[in-house]
Amino acid sequence: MSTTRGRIDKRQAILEGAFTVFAREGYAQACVQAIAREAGVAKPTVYNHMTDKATLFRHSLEAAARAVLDERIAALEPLADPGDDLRAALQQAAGRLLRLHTDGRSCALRRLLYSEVTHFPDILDIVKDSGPDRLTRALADRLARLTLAGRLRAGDPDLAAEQFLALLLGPLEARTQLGTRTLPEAELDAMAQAAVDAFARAWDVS
Amino acid sequence: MSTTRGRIDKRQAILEGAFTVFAREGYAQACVQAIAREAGVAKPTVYNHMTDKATLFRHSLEAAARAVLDERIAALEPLADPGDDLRAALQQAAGRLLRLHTDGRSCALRRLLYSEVTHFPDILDIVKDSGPDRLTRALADRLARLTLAGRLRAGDPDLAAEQFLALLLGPLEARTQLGTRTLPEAELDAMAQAAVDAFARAWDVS
Amino acid sequence: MSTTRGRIDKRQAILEGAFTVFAREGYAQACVQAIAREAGVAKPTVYNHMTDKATLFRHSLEAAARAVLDERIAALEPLADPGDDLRAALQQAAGRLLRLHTDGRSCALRRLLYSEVTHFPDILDIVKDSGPDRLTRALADRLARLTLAGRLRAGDPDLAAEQFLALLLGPLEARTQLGTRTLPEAELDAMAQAAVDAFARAWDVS
Amino acid sequence: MSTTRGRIDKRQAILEGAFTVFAREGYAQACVQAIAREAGVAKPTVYNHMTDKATLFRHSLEAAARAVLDERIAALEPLADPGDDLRAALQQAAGRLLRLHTDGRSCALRRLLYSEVTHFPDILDIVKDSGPDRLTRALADRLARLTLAGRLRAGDPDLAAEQFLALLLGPLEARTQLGTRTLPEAELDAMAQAAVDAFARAWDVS
DNA sequence: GATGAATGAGCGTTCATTCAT
DNA sequence: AATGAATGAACGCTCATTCAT
Repeated sequence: MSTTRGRIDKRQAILEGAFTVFAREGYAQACVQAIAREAGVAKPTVYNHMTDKATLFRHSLEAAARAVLDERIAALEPLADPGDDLRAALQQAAGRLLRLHTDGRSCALRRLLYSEVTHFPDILDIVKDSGPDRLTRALADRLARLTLAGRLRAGDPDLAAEQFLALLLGPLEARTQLGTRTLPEAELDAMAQAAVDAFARAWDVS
Repeated sequence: MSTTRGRIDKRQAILEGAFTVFAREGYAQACVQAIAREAGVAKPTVYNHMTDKATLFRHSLEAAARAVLDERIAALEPLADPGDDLRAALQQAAGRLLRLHTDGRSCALRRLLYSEVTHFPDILDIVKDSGPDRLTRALADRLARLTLAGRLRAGDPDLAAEQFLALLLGPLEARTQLGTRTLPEAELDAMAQAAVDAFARAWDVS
Repeated sequence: MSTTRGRIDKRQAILEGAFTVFAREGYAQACVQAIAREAGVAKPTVYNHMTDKATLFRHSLEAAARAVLDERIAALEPLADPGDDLRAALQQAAGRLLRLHTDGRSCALRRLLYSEVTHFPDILDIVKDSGPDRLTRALADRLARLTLAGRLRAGDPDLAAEQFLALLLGPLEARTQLGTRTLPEAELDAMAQAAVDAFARAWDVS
Repeated sequence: MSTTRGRIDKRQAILEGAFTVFAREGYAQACVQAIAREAGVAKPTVYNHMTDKATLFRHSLEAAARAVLDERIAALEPLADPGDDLRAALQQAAGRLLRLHTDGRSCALRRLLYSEVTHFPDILDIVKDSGPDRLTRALADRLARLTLAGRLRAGDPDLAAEQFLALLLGPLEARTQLGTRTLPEAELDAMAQAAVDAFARAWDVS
């Protein structure tokens, strides 16, 4: 059993090391040597677990994306049972999402997706299956229920979700300078508030 | 004079070829050989004009960014003199911006900025000087005038501009799959409409 | 163990191949490709053992210099116990030194030292630690003892050693045309004799 | 006429620039671009005057060698009419030769000859025609006359010249560290004295 | 005759990948 | 299963040399 554990641990270490190095250097610049060093194994060991540098890249992206998504979905929790003050719940979820979105790993993931999407068209599945799309769907689900409950103006909940996220995350790109700067907490809160305000006006949140 | 023209032409050809290849391959994968071939010159000729692969990258980005920005600023023209129907003017500008934003060169530029911003921190100047920031400022200028004219709810025009662009462009990322898919015209128009609607509600456009 | 041997052998082969090629082509003209071929390995293997072309150069020089010096010191042996006929012992040592000094490897080493001393100032250590300086000191030691034994005119043994070597080796440069020509045995013997004669006169050898 | 002058001047500038750069960098490392810059002309101008980098090298060596030799021959002047004190005359010539031999241009020339003699076998002619050999012959001429005048022990004047120069210049190599260090005046004088002393003993100078 | 511009060929170095152990 | 060692293939960059002006 310890063997199996060890093997799994090593695989995990390789995937994490790979993501770390890919995030730092980019796909092409990252060298397998460095990944192996980061993971604390020898270079051929990497090849024993993954056939290719490309495969290694795909698997490490997938693992990171899964982790990131889980956190984002969890951030929507306040909307499951918003209580009387819907705006407060939106505000809370918005704050959490903003923080997750400006997190280092999240930014690195986004950067990698953008830069390699043309060389690895299949990583689009990551975006669709476990990326922003699913977040939008999950949010749309919440908003649909709230619409039915009369707390939102009637309308397409997919559109509502899309606009909520756009208002919230759209300004991030410019403010964080493509994810290279971290924002002060106060600014993050102000951004969440502004997004929720606009959303509330546009969708008659009550 | 023809000499000078020839030199300028060659420099231009190199910059364009460089952008083409960088856009297709990314910085690290792009090989100078290929850039030279694309520009129709020999490899050392590239080095006669640019000292470095890195310098070549920076200059080609800058040229592309300038071209892209000029078009975007021009797209705001309808807002200069909106006439009676402000929503129509917004709609028109929105449609143009959306089309510019989904243009191949524009997407490639955004991809390159995202992927290399960590290796070339100075390309942030491009974003600030000639990128989205300046578009937001230009739009804010227009909206400020409109606010003074009483056509918009009183409020921070910078915020209004930010939110307009967020509502308009935010959904693009998911819908174009990080810029790899082109959208049908109808969908673009619908997106513009939805963004303008939401903006109008949130800012009492009249 | 065979592994270790193999690695050591390969390192040795690389150093020897490097000296051969450097000696033939000079530092700048020598290409690592050729060195690898000469050593019977692939080019990257060279870089697995030595970080640099420069490092490779230094190490190959050092190895060659050590080998050359060992032989030269050994050539002084006849002076350790010269017996009755000191001139004969000097003559014998002189002959040996002359032959070592006109040896191909020795000439190549001298050429390389001269040509690259300005680019690699640290190779002066080779000259001082294992080159002519140490030969002079070793010879001075012998002559000091002989002086004490009254077989030489009293005087500075360092100067005596310096002059002995100068008389012996000085004429070589011109006669071998900077080390490119080999001299007939008879001429070598005559040179040794002439040097010993002059030295004997100048220092009252008995 | 000014044209012709200008052309000659330019040729001269190129040759001098070439020697300067070759001396600094060595043949292979020296790039024609740098030589042109040093000479204050454009690169193709160099090729208008010399067909080749190799030809350029040969001609620049030749010019430098001629200049160096002229000075050395002139240094023997004191021996033309030594007066009563032959040792003083020898001493004077020795001092001058030593200074010329440790001069920067002289060292550079020697370095270049050593390093490129295998690639350019024909530069040996420089050594023979205008180099040390001719100095030895010129000195032998002087010593022959002195021998006839009974101021030296009877013997082969060629050998005497060879030994005088060997005693004088042989120690230089070690002391100047292959020509990279300059020696203090006092040390130069001491070396001249030591060489003359030894020569005087060996050849019964009176 | 002098020059700015262009190029073919080559070199040092790196790296993904594979063997032998 | 894990590793040290080796390699084939590229790539960035330089340079001697040549045209066209």
